[in-house]
Amino acid sequence: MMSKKNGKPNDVKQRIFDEAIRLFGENGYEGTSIQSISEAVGIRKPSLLYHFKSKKELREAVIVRLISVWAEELPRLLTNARNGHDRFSSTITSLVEFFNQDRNRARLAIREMMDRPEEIQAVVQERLSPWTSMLVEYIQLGQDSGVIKADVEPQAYLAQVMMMVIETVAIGDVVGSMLGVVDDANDPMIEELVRISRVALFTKKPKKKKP
Amino acid sequence: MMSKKNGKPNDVKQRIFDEAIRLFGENGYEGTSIQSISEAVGIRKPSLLYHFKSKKELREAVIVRLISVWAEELPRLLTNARNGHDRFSSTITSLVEFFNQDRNRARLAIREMMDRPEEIQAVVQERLSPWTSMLVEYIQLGQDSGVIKADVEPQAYLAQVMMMVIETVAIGDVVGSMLGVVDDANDPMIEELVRISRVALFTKKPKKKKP
DNA sequence: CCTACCGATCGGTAGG
DNA sequence: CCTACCGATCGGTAGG
Repeated sequence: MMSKKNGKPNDVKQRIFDEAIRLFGENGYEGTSIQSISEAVGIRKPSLLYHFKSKKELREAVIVRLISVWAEELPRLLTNARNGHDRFSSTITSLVEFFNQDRNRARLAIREMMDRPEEIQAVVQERLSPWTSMLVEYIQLGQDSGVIKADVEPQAYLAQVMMMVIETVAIGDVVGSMLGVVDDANDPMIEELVRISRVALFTKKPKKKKP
Repeated sequence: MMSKKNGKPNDVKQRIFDEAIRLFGENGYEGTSIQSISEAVGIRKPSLLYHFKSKKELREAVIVRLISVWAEELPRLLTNARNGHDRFSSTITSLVEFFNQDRNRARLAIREMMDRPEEIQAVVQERLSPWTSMLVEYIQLGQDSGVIKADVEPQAYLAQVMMMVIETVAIGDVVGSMLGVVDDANDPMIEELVRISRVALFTKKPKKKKP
């Protein structure tokens, strides 16, 4: 059953994943040939097709892998969030920084949501729904206790913030410089994202650390 | 100099534009063959290549056309905005509805911002900069007079709102239903977008019409 | 994991 | 605006 003989396990398969996420994110699925992925890995095309029977199968495996990485990282980020104002901005910042580690994750997510909405919806709901429903409940509890605005629509709020985060990483610099943001590692975009998200959620302003 | 003999002018060229925007938006540039655009128009491939020397030239013309349509529509929408709270939400709603007329406009814009950032930046700055700088000044004036929050970063704020609008039209239903928004013509997403944008901008809440 | 090879489709041209 | 045609590249298979 050990599909590999011995020694290095599925090292090649992992490298195919990495390069596929990168290239699909940069150039899109249709804009990326399995030939180019193979070259990036350093193998021939038929060798790639031994690991993934078809380009379509690679695409689906890449989506699952992409969402799985989030599913592993999200809990760590979110446990910091259950503490009201102060940790809120740091959590959103961490979320942005997580995507910023590899911009192509965000780009690929956007592309797949446009091109294969049902597939990515299914994977997200399967692997991320515990965390999203936890966040919804967190907001509802905050509304009951009065720290979160009563007119927040929890699901729609989270969806809008999520889109802002992904979008800021994927095309924030482009939209930003269209509107004259100084960019330079688009910090102003992230700061404004945090400010908008916070003021739209909480009833009071957080205490400022240093003016 | 009249490039067409007589009778019907560039009716075919316009139809090529329309189908190209639609198909590029739906399937992306790499995912759309000029063959498929020709078929949608009802002509043969070489006939399309008479109007646009290459697929790349068609792409560039489509971008210019896309931004030009916004440049024509934006003034009408924005003249309603110079009136404070009440017209603010109706303006954002109109903006969303404008994109909603043809969802592929938003999708194409996102794709091109990912794939050809410099090109779309140049076209936007050339044709839209009067309106964007007007909006920036409008926010700054509001900050001086105290109706707009002092800690708003005008350019970054506009960039975030613009991204939310485009994103809500392009993939709002997908992200929304991931998080359990009831969707059904994703009205809740638009309402939350308006609420977030408003509360993040103004110092006071608008008067409510009907509770 | 490779070489060799396949039919289909791609963007584009010749020439009318 | 069309027919006819081109080389290049695509995803994928045979067979080892």
